[in-house]
Amino acid sequence: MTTYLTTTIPYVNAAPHLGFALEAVQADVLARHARLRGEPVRLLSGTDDNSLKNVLAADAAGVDVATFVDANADRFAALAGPLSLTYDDFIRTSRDPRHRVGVEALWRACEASGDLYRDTYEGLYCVGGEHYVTPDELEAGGICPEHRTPPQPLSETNWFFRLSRYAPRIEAAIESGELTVTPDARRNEVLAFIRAGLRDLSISRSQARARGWGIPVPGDPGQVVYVWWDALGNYVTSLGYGDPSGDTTLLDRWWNAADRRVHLIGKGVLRFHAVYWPALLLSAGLPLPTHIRVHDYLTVGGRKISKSDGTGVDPVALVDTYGVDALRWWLLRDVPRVGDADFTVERLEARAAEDLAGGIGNVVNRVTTMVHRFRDGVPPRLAGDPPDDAKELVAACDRAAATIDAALDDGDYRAATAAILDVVGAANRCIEATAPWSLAKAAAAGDADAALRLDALLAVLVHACRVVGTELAPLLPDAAARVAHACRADDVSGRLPVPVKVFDLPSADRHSQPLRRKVR
RNA sequence: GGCGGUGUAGCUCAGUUGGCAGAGCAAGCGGCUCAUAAUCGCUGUGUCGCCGGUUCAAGUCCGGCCACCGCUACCA
Repeated sequence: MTTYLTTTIPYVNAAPHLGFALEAVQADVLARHARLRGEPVRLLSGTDDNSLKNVLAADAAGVDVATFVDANADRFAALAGPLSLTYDDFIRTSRDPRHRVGVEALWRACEASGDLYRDTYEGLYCVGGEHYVTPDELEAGGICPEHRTPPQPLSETNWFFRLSRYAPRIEAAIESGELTVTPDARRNEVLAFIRAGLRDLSISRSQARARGWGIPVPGDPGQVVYVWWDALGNYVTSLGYGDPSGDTTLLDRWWNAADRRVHLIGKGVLRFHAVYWPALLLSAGLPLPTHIRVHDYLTVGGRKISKSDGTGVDPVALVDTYGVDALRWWLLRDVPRVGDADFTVERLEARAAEDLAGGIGNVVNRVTTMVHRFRDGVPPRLAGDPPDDAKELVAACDRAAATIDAALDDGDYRAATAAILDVVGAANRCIEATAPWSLAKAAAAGDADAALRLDALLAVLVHACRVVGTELAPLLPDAAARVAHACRADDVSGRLPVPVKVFDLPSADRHSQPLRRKVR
């Protein structure tokens, strides 16, 4: 099962905020999970450099556009470090030499299909959203409801794309599941949009309106390619679509012949990905994406994230304070499949304290400590069947991988985290039920049966910790590595490392109250 | 206005094909001592938004309504 996986490419008018971190982490989890299972996967991210919003932000900052865009794009790319993201590729639409030639090739392909024509459009244009709006879409005061800015009247001769021509094929693809849009609510939303009738799309802007920033239209240098048309192309230009050398190796493997072409997107850009992009691909003669997975938005303390009014949260700062594991865990554990999720540091702290320190970390520590105290650090091997009172734990271990496979296949990150906690809970209950310390005393007093039983239990418990270390890896790669290390016997001595805390909560030391409890 | 989603314990949420209402956290009590003042057990709470219908049985199906959210359209 070959999978091509992409994040959206955010525009870079400001530093990255927590909302993009959500998408990036989800994508990374899927990519790491595929790699863990031995399946070929390629994860792409990047930046949308050519947005007019970038130009305006650069103006506001009094900085040259290219310099401004470079600086912010670097910050998005650099998110990979603190968030432990494993991009296989990262494309920037202004700088990357692959992109411009690819977009030009896409343009010519659509032109060759007879789908491009010139026309004059008059209307209101929202700079914030890079799209035309109709007067009735506006809120009181005449501002765009999503982007909080007044649109500008505009009359311009542009290039148009025959979007209407592809409506039936796109609708059919979504209905049949050839193109799966999830969750269902989003699928319905797209279908309703298509059935309402699609108008042809303006896909160029005058150089003046674009402020000279962007990719010129092939054969018409007075026009710049519409930024969405440009941006969507990144999913194939990064694979070398339109490469002058004619090398289609990457494109064939990861797009044309891939089993799954998966886009992760936020709810605000659904129509671009589920309608415009498929239409572009059909016109250019390329296969459609197979999956579009839509996540909702994060709010912070009950307020919509906005870079401009200061409610954005810096994911790098959160990692600095709480560590990458705590942040990834919150994003995966506390964000529901459907509906916006509200972020607060209190919830992040609570989850880290309960699930990570008190759950995963504690159980690994207690098991490895027992191995050291009762068996000199050498984990026993399991001879024969596990004890009856360890059956629940063994079962939890056995089903963990399949549960996580199904959960991630369904985009249900919470269910994946729950599978990990199932193993942890079963291990804790097994320990309570069997009281290995009592067995150790009996064994020390000469009870041979107790010694054998202790061996068997410790073997199962260490196995459970190893399962946690393995299955946690896609979710929390850093923590999983520490868990795996704690459970790995030294080649020479056969002993586990001396137990150390798997999770050290830095914030615990900074508060007068013990951190370990809970959302108030 | 149309389409869709959400509305379940104080909080965050699960509830696939209808079968005696669930988890975690919070609160109370108890146990254990291997562990990061961790962990395990027990305990209570809910008009499952409202009204009506189908059914032996509905959170789960049907009809209507209310609230919030999303997409979309503004007609006679």
